[in-house]
Amino acid sequence: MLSQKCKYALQALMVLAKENSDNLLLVSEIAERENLPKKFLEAILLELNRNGIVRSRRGRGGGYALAKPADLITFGQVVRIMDGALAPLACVSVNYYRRCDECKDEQACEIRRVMRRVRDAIANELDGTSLAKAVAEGKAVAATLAAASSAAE
Amino acid sequence: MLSQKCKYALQALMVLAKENSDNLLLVSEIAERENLPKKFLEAILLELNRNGIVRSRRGRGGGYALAKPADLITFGQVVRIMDGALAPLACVSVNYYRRCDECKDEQACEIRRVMRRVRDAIANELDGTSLAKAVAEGKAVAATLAAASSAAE
DNA sequence: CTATTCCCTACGGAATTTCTAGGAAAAACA
DNA sequence: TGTTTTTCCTAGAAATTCCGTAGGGAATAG
Repeated sequence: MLSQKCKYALQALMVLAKENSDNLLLVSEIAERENLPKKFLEAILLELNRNGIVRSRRGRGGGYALAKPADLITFGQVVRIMDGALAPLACVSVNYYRRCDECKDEQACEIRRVMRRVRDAIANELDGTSLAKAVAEGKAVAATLAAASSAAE
Repeated sequence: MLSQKCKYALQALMVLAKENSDNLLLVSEIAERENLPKKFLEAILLELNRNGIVRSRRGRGGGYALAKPADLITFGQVVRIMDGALAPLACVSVNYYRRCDECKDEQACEIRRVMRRVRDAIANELDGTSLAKAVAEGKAVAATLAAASSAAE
């Protein structure tokens, strides 16, 4: 399960991804649009800033925008920054590998083999989906829904 | 990430799956073999018992065994019992669905669509893998490793 | 009737998660 | 210059969850 923090991060990023990239949005604006706790969101955006996902400017006229094009930011990157490993067990994580304390022979562990496949499946989806792709999908679905409802009239 | 509890459960079940199914194993035996905290494992097996995954007998000659054939127990079942939802977000869970508090329009949520695919990928792996399958895979790998090392001599 | 083994409840400590408070630093503007 | 706006930063409060352990009850075998 993703943390709230991670979910909020993704929500905020989707808002920014839909915006013109040189238009800065205020934390309070994003928080209001998405119904998120403002102070918490502030901390989240700060962390995303430190990790090069968003950029910011202070003072009047300041705010946040994506630090790079929306098709270069994947869900996988964001989840890893916020929550750490994608893998269901640390011992099958690629980026956050850690040995199991009680495991005697890692290579012989059947659970590990299964979870490795799960990790790959997760990583495949999350690393294969950029913010831009998610936005595009959303638009496509909205369009077909609109077409279906107008056809029904 | 799976909890320790869930991992321990899977470890214990793999031990039982490799055993003759009418041979009961003691909690302490399983704990020792797998290096698990005994009291905690006791609680875990109890829970698996209540959920029909293992069966038990008390007193001298007692212990635990699988409650059904190892090919009818999937990783998905076990994880759901121990940790709840497989899904990365409750709002895309099939068995533990829960609405997001702050979400305005679930159908329009792009994050949800992405996470739905992730959930399906996870469920596909975990529900598609039984204890029996994991045991078989383990044997197959061990065999090819043994063949490779003997060929190298 | 004694030893063994699982069953059950309760709880304690640690870690994590989810926020919030309060103010410093930068930037814009008057 | 100084006032306002906005992000940056640290600290920590409150709640929850996680990881076990203690201690004894109930069934079973011999």
